[in-house]
Amino acid sequence: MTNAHRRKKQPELVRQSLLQHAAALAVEKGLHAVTIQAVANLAGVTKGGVMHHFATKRALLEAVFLDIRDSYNALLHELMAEDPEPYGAFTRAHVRTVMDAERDQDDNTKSSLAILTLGDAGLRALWNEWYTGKLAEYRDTDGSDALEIVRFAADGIWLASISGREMPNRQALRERLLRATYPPEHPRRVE
Amino acid sequence: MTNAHRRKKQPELVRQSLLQHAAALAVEKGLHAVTIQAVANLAGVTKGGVMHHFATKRALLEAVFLDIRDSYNALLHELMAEDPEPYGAFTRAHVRTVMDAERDQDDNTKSSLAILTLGDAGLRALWNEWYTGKLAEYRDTDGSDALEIVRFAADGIWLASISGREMPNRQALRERLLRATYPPEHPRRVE
DNA sequence: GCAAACAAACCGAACGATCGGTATCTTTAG
DNA sequence: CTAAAGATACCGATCGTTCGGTTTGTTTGC
Repeated sequence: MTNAHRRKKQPELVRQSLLQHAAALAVEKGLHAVTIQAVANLAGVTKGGVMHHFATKRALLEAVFLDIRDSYNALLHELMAEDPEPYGAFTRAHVRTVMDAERDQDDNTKSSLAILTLGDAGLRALWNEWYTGKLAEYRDTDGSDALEIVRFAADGIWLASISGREMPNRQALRERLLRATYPPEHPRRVE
Repeated sequence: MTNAHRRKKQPELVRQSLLQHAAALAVEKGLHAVTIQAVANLAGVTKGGVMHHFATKRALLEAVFLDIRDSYNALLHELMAEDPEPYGAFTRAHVRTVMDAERDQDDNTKSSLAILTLGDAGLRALWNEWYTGKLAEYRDTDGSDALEIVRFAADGIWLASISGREMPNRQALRERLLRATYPPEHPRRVE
């Protein structure tokens, strides 16, 4: 069936391919569809090949999760670095990462993160741990209740998007949320 | 193993027990743990007994979903009926159903609804259909972007609660959200 | 510089467990 | 007596995991 014997060995490429296809499967067909066999088929590898890279299925899922989490983290820092206003910068970056789909072609990242965390209790705990840490880090600039509500609203929109709900006023909501992240006494114009 | 033969037959009670335990299982151990055998064990019945009430597993899940959806709907209407202010009444009721845990002892209802809809694409579609209908029904009083954001924020809080995130300022967030559901020119005091 | 020795990457078959579903039988209620 | 309620046994499919073997790549000894 597969003939990876003939091709040049590129273990790192195979590994990335496994992660990517596992994430895509989770988004498109649900977490239950993420079977080792299915991932192996998509990556052009056999089941044994998958088990070589990831000793267990949980290890595969965790790797997918960590990969996505790190890329999300990087994007967050990038957006915060471009932001001249300290107040609410973390919340603004959060809103943007959630609501800007054109940033990368694969908006799978955000979706699969939700699918994974909501479907697996262990990953859920990992995510909460990370997010709590992030929040503590930016408590000084993003610790207010108002900003927390903005982040929660972004999460809600995120959830609705994943669920397939239509949102014709998405752009308006985005601008409204971003505007709410600036200090009331110094309102900004949101691009 | 089970001896339901000996006990008085109460099929309706068994049915309710099956629905309840299925929902509880989904919340506590995830959707993958909701197996017919597991539900049967919790309800003190065998697999055959479950299959008598629900011809298929999907039928069981759908029944759980519909049951929860209807009770949620009833609670929503009850709250709206008590509300003298028409503007934002739907959004207020939504916020209250999401954030008041003491209303019923089983806050499983809301959680399992999320677990089910997020884990099953079919139920997801059912939920969106219902919610879109609800929203259209109250478009006149709850159609603004501001109110939609409030509802999304409530959903985000809901999601965070399910994920096990701690929220010491939950009460403050609740009051803030409720206050935001009243027309700006007629602010109210929120109990 | 070249082949032996070793390690990494991957295959492919098989296993044990579990799950949804079916068929059949027994018990209870009316 | 009859039909609903439930038990019991079993089937086929699938899934995660294991494992021995094969291919490819790298290092080492001479």
